[in-house]
Amino acid sequence: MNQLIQHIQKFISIDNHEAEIITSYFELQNFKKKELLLEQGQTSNKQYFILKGLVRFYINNNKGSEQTIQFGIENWWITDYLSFQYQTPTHFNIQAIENLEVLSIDRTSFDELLERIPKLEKYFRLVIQKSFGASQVRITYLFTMSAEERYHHMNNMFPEFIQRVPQYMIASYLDFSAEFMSKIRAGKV
Amino acid sequence: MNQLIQHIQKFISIDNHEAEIITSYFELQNFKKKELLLEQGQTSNKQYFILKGLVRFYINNNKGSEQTIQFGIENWWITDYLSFQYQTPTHFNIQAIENLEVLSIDRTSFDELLERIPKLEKYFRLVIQKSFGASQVRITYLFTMSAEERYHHMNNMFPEFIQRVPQYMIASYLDFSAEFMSKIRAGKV
DNA sequence: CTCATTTCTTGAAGTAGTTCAAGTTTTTAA
DNA sequence: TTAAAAACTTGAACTACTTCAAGAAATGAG
Repeated sequence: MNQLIQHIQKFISIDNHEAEIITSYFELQNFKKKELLLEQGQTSNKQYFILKGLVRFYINNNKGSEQTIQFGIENWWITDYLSFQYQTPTHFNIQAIENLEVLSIDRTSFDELLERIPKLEKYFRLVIQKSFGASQVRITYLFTMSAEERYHHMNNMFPEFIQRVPQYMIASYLDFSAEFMSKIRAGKV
Repeated sequence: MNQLIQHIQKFISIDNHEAEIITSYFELQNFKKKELLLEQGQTSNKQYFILKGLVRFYINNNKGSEQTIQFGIENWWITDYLSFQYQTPTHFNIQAIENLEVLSIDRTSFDELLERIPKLEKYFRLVIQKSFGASQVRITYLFTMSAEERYHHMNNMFPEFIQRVPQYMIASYLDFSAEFMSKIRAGKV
């Protein structure tokens, strides 16, 4: 739980009393590898802060395969913000890739917490701002690099991460097929 | 200027006094068609609220052509949030596609304004959250639809918008070539 | 109105990726 | 410790797009 407080402290400063209040709003939850935190069609009622483990945020395309839109790792927030905010059904799935430990907060508690400690608004603004920036950069990579370049780039930037995730999920995150990734790795392209 | 206040009121409520304070922090700026609001290599010192007109947010790829990452229209905020927040050089360009009227605020004033009217934190959180959600949906479209489907989808969703923007910019936003777009339109594909 | 510039179109040739199918390797669970 | 399931690899055939080059149409500035 301390982990969340520490993360918040990176963006804004809070005192012990506030930290306690914040803490009281969250619930510790565990998910087994492959369990779903959110499933297509549901309305997202929770926002998650990842303490330990790894998730993928993906969509089922029309052809029965799955495209990874995003990954989430330790100290990241994850939810479908549109579904969470506007309480509309989501198109996405969120799944644990490793056994997972998260802090969760539901929509009502979240609103309540923000009213009680308004300076958290800044924290969440900054967090989401960063995610949005990352998303724009990601689009840039998709637009300006070849499949091979995207693979090498990711490999250089996040070598440890690549180890933790099945290749076919990385491939779908980088928007090419698992087979093609295999060929890139083998230098057959 | 009223336009910004109205937009804010859609997300949070503010009184007349607050509205006046907010207003006092912004400057009305005009840009001619094709002028740059932000150029690759600069550090983004401003955040813009579009009153009238249209901008594109794009990057020069290595081959000397330009890829549109995003468009901005009336009542949208636009800036490179990462560059603006962390005061690092941007990789992007922002250019007026039509003669443009914006409200601008620089980084220092922005921080000051948020300290003076903290509830704006919520407003900006919600605005960015929406942008981030839109960005995720966009990635979904890029991943799951063919070029032709992306074109028709955009055409159905934003018919008026398509009229206002040169086709080659739409093409680059949808991640295919201008020539291919021409063929889609002609039904030659 | 008119010339210059920008935008759009067309077809032909090329290519970066996909798809399929089958086999191999690795991981998981009882 | 073994069988089943999941993940990875390979090559061959295919295709959705790109690139190039040139011309036509539309728009803009004086």
